[in-house]
Amino acid sequence: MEPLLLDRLLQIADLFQRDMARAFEGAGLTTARVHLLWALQHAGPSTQQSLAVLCGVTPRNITGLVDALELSGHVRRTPHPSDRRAVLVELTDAAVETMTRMQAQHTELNATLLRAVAPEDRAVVETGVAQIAQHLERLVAEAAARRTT
Amino acid sequence: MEPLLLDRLLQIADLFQRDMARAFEGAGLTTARVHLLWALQHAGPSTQQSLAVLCGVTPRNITGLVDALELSGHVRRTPHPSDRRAVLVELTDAAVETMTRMQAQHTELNATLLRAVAPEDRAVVETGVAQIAQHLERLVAEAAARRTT
DNA sequence: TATTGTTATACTCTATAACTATA
DNA sequence: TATAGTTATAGAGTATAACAATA
Repeated sequence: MEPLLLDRLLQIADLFQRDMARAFEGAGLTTARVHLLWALQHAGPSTQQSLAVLCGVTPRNITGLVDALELSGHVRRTPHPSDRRAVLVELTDAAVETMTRMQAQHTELNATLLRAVAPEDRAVVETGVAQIAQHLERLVAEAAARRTT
Repeated sequence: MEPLLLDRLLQIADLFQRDMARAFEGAGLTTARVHLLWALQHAGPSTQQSLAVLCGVTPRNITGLVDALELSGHVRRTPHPSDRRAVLVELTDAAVETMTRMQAQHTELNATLLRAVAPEDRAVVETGVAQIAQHLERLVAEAAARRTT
């Protein structure tokens, strides 16, 4: 019996995640921490509140992640220029370099995976997966709205 | 800038996972526990050693998951008929029913998601994603072999 | 009064290492 | 000697609730 499309999608994410965890162990990085660094790279210096929204976790959780990333030299806490309650978290120079390299590897892996598909089918697969993602996003949002009601 | 295919794949898995966690909270179930129930449903009564392999975690971890699932009434520990060191873990009747329902919902979600893609493109997307999964599986296996060397 | 971040506490998943009972 | 499962211990991610400083 062929695995379902959905199972294949989950399998890909699981493989990616485990491999990434292997690659980063030793550098003191974990999935959650890399996720935060990723958000920082795209959003620029941010308050912990906004990082909590971007990462989809509680502010308390961000405190712990930033603590760890500060210790390992990946981020820096600086005073917020206009709000003395808040801090701005930003990447260190070393982390900027790490993230740039990581982004390149990510793009390269994307290309490598796409090469597993026949050239004439690639656009269809890319579009199809994007449509599935958007559809699922809508379904989850609707389910959340129903729960609130 | 369009998100990469790889990012879409990861987004789908993340959405699915978060939604599943929401659905199961309250029933005392979590992702890891459902994963174990899933493995049990497909493999039938199993030793904790084999569950450890199926779930990709350490045997010690299985002890904890089975403890929790026994408390919540989802699984039962029974003596192994021929090896007095081992136990057989099996689903309770209630859990069999739960898993059957879950499997149906899973299949239904798969169909729903596929409906987001134009009918003439569905086969291409299914095949393409399967090819990508298999390719990634190969890449990860090679990376693991290289690490062992 | 509301918001930002932190301290306090707790639960889950995960791992390694040492130990017991059996093979 | 090797295997199945457990106890002991530890670290990481996650959450809620209460609290301080600031807006």
